[in-house]
Amino acid sequence: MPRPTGRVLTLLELLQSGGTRTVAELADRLGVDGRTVRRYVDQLIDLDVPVESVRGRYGGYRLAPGYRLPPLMLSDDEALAVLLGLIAGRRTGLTTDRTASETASAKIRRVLPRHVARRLDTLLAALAFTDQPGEFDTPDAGVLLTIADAVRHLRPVSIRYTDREGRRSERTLHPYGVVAHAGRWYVTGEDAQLGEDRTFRLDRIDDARTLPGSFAAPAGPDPAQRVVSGFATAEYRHEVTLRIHGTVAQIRARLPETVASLEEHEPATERWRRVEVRAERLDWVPPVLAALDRPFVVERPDELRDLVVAFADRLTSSARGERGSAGRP
Amino acid sequence: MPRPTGRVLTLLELLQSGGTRTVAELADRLGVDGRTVRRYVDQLIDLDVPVESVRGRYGGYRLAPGYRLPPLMLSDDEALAVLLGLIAGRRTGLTTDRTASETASAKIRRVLPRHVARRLDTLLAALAFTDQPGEFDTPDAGVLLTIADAVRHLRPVSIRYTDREGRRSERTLHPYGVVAHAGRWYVTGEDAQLGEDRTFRLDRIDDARTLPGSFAAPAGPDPAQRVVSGFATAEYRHEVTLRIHGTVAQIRARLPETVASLEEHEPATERWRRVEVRAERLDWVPPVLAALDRPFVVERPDELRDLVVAFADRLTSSARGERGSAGRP
DNA sequence: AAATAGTGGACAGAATCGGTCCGGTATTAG
DNA sequence: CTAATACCGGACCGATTCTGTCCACTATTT
Repeated sequence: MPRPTGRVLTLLELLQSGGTRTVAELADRLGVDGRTVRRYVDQLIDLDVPVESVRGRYGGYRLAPGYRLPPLMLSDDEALAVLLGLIAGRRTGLTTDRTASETASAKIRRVLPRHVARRLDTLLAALAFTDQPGEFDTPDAGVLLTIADAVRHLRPVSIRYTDREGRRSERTLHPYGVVAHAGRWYVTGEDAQLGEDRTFRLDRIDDARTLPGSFAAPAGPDPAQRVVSGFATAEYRHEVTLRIHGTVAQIRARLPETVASLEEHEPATERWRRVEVRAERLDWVPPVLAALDRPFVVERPDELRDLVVAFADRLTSSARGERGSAGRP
Repeated sequence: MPRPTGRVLTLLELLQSGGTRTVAELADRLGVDGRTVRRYVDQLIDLDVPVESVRGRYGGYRLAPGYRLPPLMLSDDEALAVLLGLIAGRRTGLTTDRTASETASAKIRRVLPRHVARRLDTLLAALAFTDQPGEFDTPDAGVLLTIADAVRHLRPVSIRYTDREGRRSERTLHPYGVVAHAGRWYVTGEDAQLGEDRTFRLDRIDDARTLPGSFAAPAGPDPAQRVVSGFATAEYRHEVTLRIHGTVAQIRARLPETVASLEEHEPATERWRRVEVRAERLDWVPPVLAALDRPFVVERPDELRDLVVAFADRLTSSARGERGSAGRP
């Protein structure tokens, strides 16, 4: 029998896992009097948890949309579904805010009970995305969370950093933003000691902790993006240019932001759009194009045209039951 | 200046959003003494929140994996990413437990602040999944959550049900399981008054509430599945039989449980597997098969072979730049 | 009209809370 | 090896909060 704090939290959990519940039932489950349950409800409301009451017969308490999100109590299975979903979202490009997806993932992963973590690992191992483009290494959860939090609340952080030559240093940073680029995560911001903008690779940061106080929001349009734009002229083996007929959503479903850039004018109408893809390898492109199931034109490279034709031939052979030529190269 | 409950929750939030934090910092943020912070930490530990301490210089408190999942405090953006992820997971078939995915989604949706809900709706509307197979209607959040919770904890529920003829009735049910089938959600269980197994459509249940007490777990292998197997001989237009070479995960990535049944022996090895798909239409099958990028054989129907060949021809034409024949039918 | 359910004030004893003080232990830098 | 940094947790005690009880009131549904 926990303290009041615990009981209030248990009440929240009960409300979250069901529809409408009567005071009597809640009181029974919590082992307190009905009057106390009502007092707990008042407390939850004070905490901005949107508890709604329904009076009269078939009445009770239930949760409703509110002003801010209350703490969520998920079961193991639900947490697993959420993590898999976040991965799926990143892979399909449905996710619009990569950082939010990563931080959410990190928050859950960090407290995931071991037996659930094991299930997750098994599933992921079995997946073995050998043929998916643009899978990113996830950075250290603690560092990412601390810095993402600092960015949001404009708080300075102290980081321990190891540079390319293996030199360790401790710096105070005013972080502007966190960006994923080419499979790596970076934080950009002002080095408070040097007084100039710098970019650090997250995987080179051993430890990060927020410092008291806060800094002024940087002026100008999205400095994080500005700093990272230095990467824009990256070195990829293949530069693919396509024209695809469809809506932005249709195209993004298979070619997420991390791999393709796309004209996004009139996103909801079907029209021809120029799509540019940078890739180390081309072999994953034909199946993705096929899955799109939209009319397309390969502008370059010619090599890709041949790959698509070869891929289509394999499909035809399979369909005709010519098993000998059905295997992959 | 909230009550202790609120402060404990704030502490949890602080721990969840960052790496290691010292007592001093936490005390400062919470506006209480350091000793009190330590007492709060004790409380969190009592609540099964796995707070870990690191002693010595650079020490502090942080979260660690524990035995059960603590309440999660997500930001708006993170909640949005999670919901989109859950949808993506369902669409791609990465999700293994559909019910968990739905209940997680319902839990979040129900408390989602309106301004976030609006963002979500906008995104979803823009998506307009015209060409995806097997999109399910989501049932009423309250009813689904209540019943899923009752299934897990073996609690009887009282439901208000409207049957096919529009007759309303109130029943006491011992729910065995929740199943999604052919675009609808069902709960199966024993009707406590009648003493026999019944299946109810979730969308026909107006209200559900858990009753005190609990019932004995039903004997025998997965009664939910057994009852639903009555649906097995459903009336679909096309029965597709394929053989696909690959691991279960590879195949499930494009052919989720909701559309295909699959031999799951030796799931992690690449081998030929029989895959059965039931569908109203066949036109979505070729792109899905192509996206799989695995060797396959179409056993039946012959019509599908022709469709795949036609699809491959379209691909080839596109690749060769013959725009005239590149359009969809 | 009856039954079901939430609302909220008042009261008093019990329990909790939170600040202060303090001697202890673990870890790391130098 | 030592100093500095942090966590650890017992003891004490006044102030505050919590909880159960009792009760009259309102809203809904059948």
